[in-house]
Amino acid sequence: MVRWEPGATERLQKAALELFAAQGFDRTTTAEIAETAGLTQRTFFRYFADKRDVLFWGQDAFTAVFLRGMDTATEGAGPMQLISAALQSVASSFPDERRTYSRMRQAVIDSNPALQERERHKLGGLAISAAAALRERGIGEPTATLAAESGVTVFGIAFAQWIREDEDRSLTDITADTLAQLRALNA
Amino acid sequence: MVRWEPGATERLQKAALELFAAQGFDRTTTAEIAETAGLTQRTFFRYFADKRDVLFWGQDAFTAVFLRGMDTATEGAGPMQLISAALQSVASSFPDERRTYSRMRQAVIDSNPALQERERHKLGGLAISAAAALRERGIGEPTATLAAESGVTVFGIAFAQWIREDEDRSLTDITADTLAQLRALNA
DNA sequence: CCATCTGATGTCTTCAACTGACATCAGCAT
DNA sequence: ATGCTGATGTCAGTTGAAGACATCAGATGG
Repeated sequence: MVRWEPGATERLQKAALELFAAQGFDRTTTAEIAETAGLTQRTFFRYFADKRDVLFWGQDAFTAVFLRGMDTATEGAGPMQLISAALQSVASSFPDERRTYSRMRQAVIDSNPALQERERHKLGGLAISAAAALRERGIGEPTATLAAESGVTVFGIAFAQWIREDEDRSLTDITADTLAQLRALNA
Repeated sequence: MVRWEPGATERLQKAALELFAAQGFDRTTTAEIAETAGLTQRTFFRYFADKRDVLFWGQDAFTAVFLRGMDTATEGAGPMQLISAALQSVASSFPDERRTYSRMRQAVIDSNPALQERERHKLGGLAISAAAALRERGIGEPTATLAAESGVTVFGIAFAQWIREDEDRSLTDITADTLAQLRALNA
């Protein structure tokens, strides 16, 4: 007999997403989320730094996949080739099964400026990590940051396209296309 | 004899920046800022949507300068030429006299994650406006967003370089350099 | 010269996000 | 048994933010 139900984090995330989707982010209190998950507000704040954070958990894993992707690039690859490898790695971690969930989550984010702000912040942090990884591979500034930020921008655009209702290509394909468009833009 | 001292907005901004610099963002309350400016907390929130906003006021003017800069591009210019024109316009609106103030302000922002988040958000909003302006000029997606985000990234990098203590080139020069590096990156 | 209106501000109140200090208690190790 | 540990609860407090309403110097119009 267990004292507490396991998986508190997941229960809180699930409750939060459902409540946000049903009644909006602003009209949902942290106490309400916790109660729905069978916990108290104090526990909510032990798992998440703030109310928005419950929607952005797992950022570390995301960053790790991105950085690990750089290792798959060929020896002596240039900055954009490294970024390209990283993007393919991330894209393949979003299989089509995840699309429905991603759409629901994004709909919540799109409906609230504070959440959009946090999303930008999250992607910005990824760009900073990616730039550091490029520097470790001998790429100087400002090239490292330019490449990293470009990569993150490409991901953002491709992801937005991927979750469009009328879109059914894989994220991998869309990302490759978007990257090609970026190259064409600067030609 | 006036009932209220004029320039409430400026007084609040000045008080806020000084207090943030002296004792940190978190350890400064909105009531304290208002009191320093000879006003009340309620008035603070009439001028600024939230506590962070007091450091980011004037965003509209900034965006306007950027967008107006696109008009200076030559007829039939491509997306990156339009962005280049916009960047030159913005860069020239930061003369060297503004450097000291910009450094002080940026030091405050750099010392607090919540402020960095707001700064990203501000630049993200600029990118959205710029992409819309490009679309109005007949540029399609995803090219418009790619170009707009790239432009904003270049500005961010150039600005960060401009306020380095050991830097004395003009923002205009640094921006042109950074833009050239971006072009080289995708060649 | 008086009446009224207006807009910037103050006062009061309430709510919700967040935080620190301390209590609880099932299960594990010794 | 005894004690430790770690996830959770309880309680109290600070602060950001917003609504409702009051105030009053000066402009406006008669």
